[in-house]
Amino acid sequence: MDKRLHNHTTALPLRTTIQMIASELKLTPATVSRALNNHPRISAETKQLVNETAERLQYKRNRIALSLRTGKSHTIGVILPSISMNFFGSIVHGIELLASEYGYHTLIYQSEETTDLEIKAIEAFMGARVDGILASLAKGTTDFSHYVDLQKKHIPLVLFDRSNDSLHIPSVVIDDRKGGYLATKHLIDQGYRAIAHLAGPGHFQTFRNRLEGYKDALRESELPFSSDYVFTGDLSIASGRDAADYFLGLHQPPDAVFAVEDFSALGLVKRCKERGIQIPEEMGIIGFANEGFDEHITPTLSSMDQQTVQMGREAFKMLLTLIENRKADHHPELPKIILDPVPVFRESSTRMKTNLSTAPNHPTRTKAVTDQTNIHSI
Amino acid sequence: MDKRLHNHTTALPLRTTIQMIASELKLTPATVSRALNNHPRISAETKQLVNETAERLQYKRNRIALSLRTGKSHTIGVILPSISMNFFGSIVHGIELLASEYGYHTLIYQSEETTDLEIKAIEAFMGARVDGILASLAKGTTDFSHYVDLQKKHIPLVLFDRSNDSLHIPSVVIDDRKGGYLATKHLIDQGYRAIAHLAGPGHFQTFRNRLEGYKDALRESELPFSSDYVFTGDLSIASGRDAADYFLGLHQPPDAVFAVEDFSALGLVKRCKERGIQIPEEMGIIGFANEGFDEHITPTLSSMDQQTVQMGREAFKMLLTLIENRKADHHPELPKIILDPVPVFRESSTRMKTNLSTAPNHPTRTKAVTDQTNIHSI
DNA sequence: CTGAAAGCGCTAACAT
DNA sequence: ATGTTAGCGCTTTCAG
Repeated sequence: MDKRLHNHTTALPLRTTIQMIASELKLTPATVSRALNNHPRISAETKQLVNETAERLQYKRNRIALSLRTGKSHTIGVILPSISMNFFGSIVHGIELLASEYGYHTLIYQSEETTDLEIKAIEAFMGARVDGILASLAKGTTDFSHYVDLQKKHIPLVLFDRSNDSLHIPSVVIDDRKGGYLATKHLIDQGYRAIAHLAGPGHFQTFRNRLEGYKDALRESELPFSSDYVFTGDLSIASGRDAADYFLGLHQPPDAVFAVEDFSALGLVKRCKERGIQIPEEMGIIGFANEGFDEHITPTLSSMDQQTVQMGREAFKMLLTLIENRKADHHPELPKIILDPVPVFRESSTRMKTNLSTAPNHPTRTKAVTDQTNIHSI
Repeated sequence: MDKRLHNHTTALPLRTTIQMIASELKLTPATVSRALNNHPRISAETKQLVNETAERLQYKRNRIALSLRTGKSHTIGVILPSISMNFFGSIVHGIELLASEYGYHTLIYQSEETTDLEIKAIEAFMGARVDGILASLAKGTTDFSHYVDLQKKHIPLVLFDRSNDSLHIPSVVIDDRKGGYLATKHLIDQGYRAIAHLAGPGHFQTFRNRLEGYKDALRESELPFSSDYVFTGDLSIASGRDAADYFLGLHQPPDAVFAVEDFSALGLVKRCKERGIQIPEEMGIIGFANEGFDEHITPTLSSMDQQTVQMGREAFKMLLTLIENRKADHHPELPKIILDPVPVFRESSTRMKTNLSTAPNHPTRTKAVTDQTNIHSI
């Protein structure tokens, strides 16, 4: 009562509470609360009055008190390998778009591809009493017990992009097998016949599925599959370089490579250029992810767009459903959404001029096709 | 008392509270709290006991209750234009590194370069009762009243990278003038004599300073300054293309351009290549920011590294100081940290072979030099 | 239609 | 060294 009665008319250092606006209007906090929440049994004039003074006093509902009272933090936690991978940054964007629309806050932690930081993130989220968690597995993670523990505690959890079917955790992924198939099929259509695959770590469903898609396409076109044509990398530029050296050192080097993601593909491109191999003439290359640099390098890199923004949206939607149905824990079926990848063919894989865009100077990223993607629930 | 007495030994759906571990040990919540916080006047054995059962019951301190009680949310808000700009992603990383070390959570909002979303972010932060805010100005922002309001309310606020001196808000920036000077000086050293500048929006101190640095270097070498050689863009690839067309259309086209940041520079590079201009032979180009794509395009793009991770760290440190000294509001002086940018010379500006790296195949990003940067407080 | 009272989980005086 | 009490700001029975 003694400290700050002098209103300098500019300074307003006390954050205004429901109490304040109640006493200002000679009402009860309860009434003010109800008015603010548009409770049916509150007179229109009271609501009017309350809202006006709330506005005037710049009242902002204290989410902390709200959370303590209701037991819902209206905050979700997001774990992703690295925010500086354009791909994940874009998914985050999709998540946040919907989240803020639904009044949710988003806590983001980067695992930097390590299990250790995943665990730290989860602990932070538990302390923050997040209502649910979205996660994309770190590539260093092989022991998933920290995620299984979340399931046991009935914390809503949805995996996106990098998932693992054996975990039986709800997930939003793209159809990697189809993506692998489409990418490989494209190379075949472009006249390549000795097509290799630069694969990713085998403990990811994601990368195994892309490999399967690759095989599907070969089989369909009756091209032989050879394990010599599969090099397993670790999703880095360096391993792309290594793969290039390996493939070019073979007795019968391939004339095209489908790389499991764009950084590997970039390594391939760089090493091929260094060794004087012409792309796409002597070597066709296609990646996966549609990273930001794809359209800026020379030659521009073909890739498979993973519908990142939509993936983020779908992941949040699924999580929200889990959060809302938490009490009714009758697991009806394992929710799983599979998005279709969208091919983005650029120079690195296009040696048939007829297929080139008519305006090669301005290769635009495929973004508008979002609505065409199929969503099938399993 | 009726709902969940059946422990399925696996499921543990009730989040354990201080109360629970108190009754388990026949102690008071207060004592448990003290023990957990390592209060001096608590017996060692009690602490031991409490910590053990806390561990066993997987107790996690409820930050929400803590925040309500103490009035400190231990959360900061971060506003940045776009998380998918590698540059900002990297700063966020620096912020989070220190923040999590100090037990702070980080709420991130993207302004997408609009004032509107900046305001939304601030409102969200006020609701979340963040202890302080870090922000980098959106390029669309010319009215800064929402930030000034924060100052009036004594909400700790630190601007990073994109600041504005006239606002008198604490900030962490790099020495843009020096950066502009070094970039231009480098072009001069490489033998370029007709050096143009692709500038950024004039309402940013940041970009005006880079322009000043450009002028400094010209003056030092007694090269004439001409406003014809300054093209003002909007930090986009498109404006880089426009600039290229403008410069090449001049009576006496420049033989080099210092671009205010890398996306503009990329546009320049692309358009020059399309028009058959040889880089770096006929046209030297250097950008600013050291974006991720710089070392992947052809030719690789010279740039000025902005010490992003360190900038993030410094910004958080400064904010923390403000938060801790909030009550003692004797503004001693306006805190301001100016980091030195680090030149990263690559192919796009290097036409004197002697200056080329000895291992051009593996151009590494300059990262280890962090410790050499000067920090001077004003 | 509004008021009174309790309580979410925690900490910090103020006891003892 | 530990217990008692009160309260952070809000919502929500239960009463009028």
